[in-house]
Amino acid sequence: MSLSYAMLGLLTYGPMNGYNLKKIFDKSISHVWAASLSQIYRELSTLEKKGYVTSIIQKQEDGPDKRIYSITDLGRDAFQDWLKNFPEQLSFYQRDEFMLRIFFGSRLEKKEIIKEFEHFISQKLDHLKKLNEIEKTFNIYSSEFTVESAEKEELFWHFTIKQGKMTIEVLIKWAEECIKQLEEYNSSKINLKK
Amino acid sequence: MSLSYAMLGLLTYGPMNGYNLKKIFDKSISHVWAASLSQIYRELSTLEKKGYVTSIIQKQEDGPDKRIYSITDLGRDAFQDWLKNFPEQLSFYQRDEFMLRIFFGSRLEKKEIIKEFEHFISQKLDHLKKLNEIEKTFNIYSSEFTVESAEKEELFWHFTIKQGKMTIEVLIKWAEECIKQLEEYNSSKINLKK
DNA sequence: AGGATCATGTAACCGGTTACATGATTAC
DNA sequence: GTAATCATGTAACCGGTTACATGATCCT
Repeated sequence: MSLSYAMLGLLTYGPMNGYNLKKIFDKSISHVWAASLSQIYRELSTLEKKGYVTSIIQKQEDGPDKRIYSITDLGRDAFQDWLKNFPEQLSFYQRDEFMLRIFFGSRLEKKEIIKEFEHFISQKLDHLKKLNEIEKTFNIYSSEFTVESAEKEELFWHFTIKQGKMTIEVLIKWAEECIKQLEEYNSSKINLKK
Repeated sequence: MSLSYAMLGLLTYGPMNGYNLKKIFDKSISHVWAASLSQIYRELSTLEKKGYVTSIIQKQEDGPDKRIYSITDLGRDAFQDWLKNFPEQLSFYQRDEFMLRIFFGSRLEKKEIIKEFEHFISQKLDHLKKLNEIEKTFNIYSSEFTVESAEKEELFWHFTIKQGKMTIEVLIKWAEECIKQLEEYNSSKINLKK
């Protein structure tokens, strides 16, 4: 599944321990594929069983020992295979709690629904800020990893950020239009509440 | 969780059997919260254990018997409670296989990535068609259910469809911009492939 | 004759979430 | 002193997916 390929993909930049992998995840890929620490540790051990990664213990005088994982040739091949083979049907997950609430929005009073839309907008604005923060660190990471073609790499990273920004912006626009329509609807009707 | 509230919400329109509930799901709410038949049957029995629904067997001369579920007052209260209490943090799920592929897009040749973007666009266009089909059936359903305030109900249903359409449209626009940028990038560089 | 639709479920699996457990070092 | 960070895991749970099982009727 996709988590393993996300991890293998990051490990192509260089060997890493689980804890560090999680940090890289959060700063690069989490807006596209999120992962928790426990998930990462579990997945690393299954990847090792499959022979896609190997690990060595690195002792440290200051702080606890690290288990450093490196991607193997087999892992590299598996990653490249996944990347080459575009799925006939992209798995997309239509499960959105907020939209479900809106579907049943007529059961709430107008004031309350508008408040929900406003909450929605503020959460989307928060999300936008997070995306901007991720974007700022991109240039740092591409230099840290000393990627061969950092420029090209960054182009694609920016594509994913752009996608996030554009969808958030359109969702905010949508919510604002909904609020406007609700207000118009109310003024044209004498009584909305049943 | 949300599935149970989606089901309770639909059962407020009237008693239904599992099979029929699934059909209503697909024609109304699936773009917002999808569910499979086995999930629905499982969830119906847990809702019954909780006392949120009751069931009776309806015998039929033609075809198999039906187990008709009705929402109880307890179920109605649970649904209304869920609707009233807006979650502090909306659970949203950032896991998108396509975007993960794009994140690692530099590892593919330009031609292949552009093909992926084009596949993406065609899948989004298919999705748009499905949304339009769902929208068409809305007026049929609101009359079938003899909803008290069908007009208001439909307003919110259209909000959810609008959201789907707007996000799909912006994603297509995004993909087209990405393709354009990739082509421009190539013409400004002598050699893209490493 | 064969596929779609109606109808109800069970079981196994898989992956994401949450809680638990431990313990050192560093920064305020 | 205490909160944050570094560091590695395990276990239980929860919900979504897939496969399996059964059988009638309806339409082509």
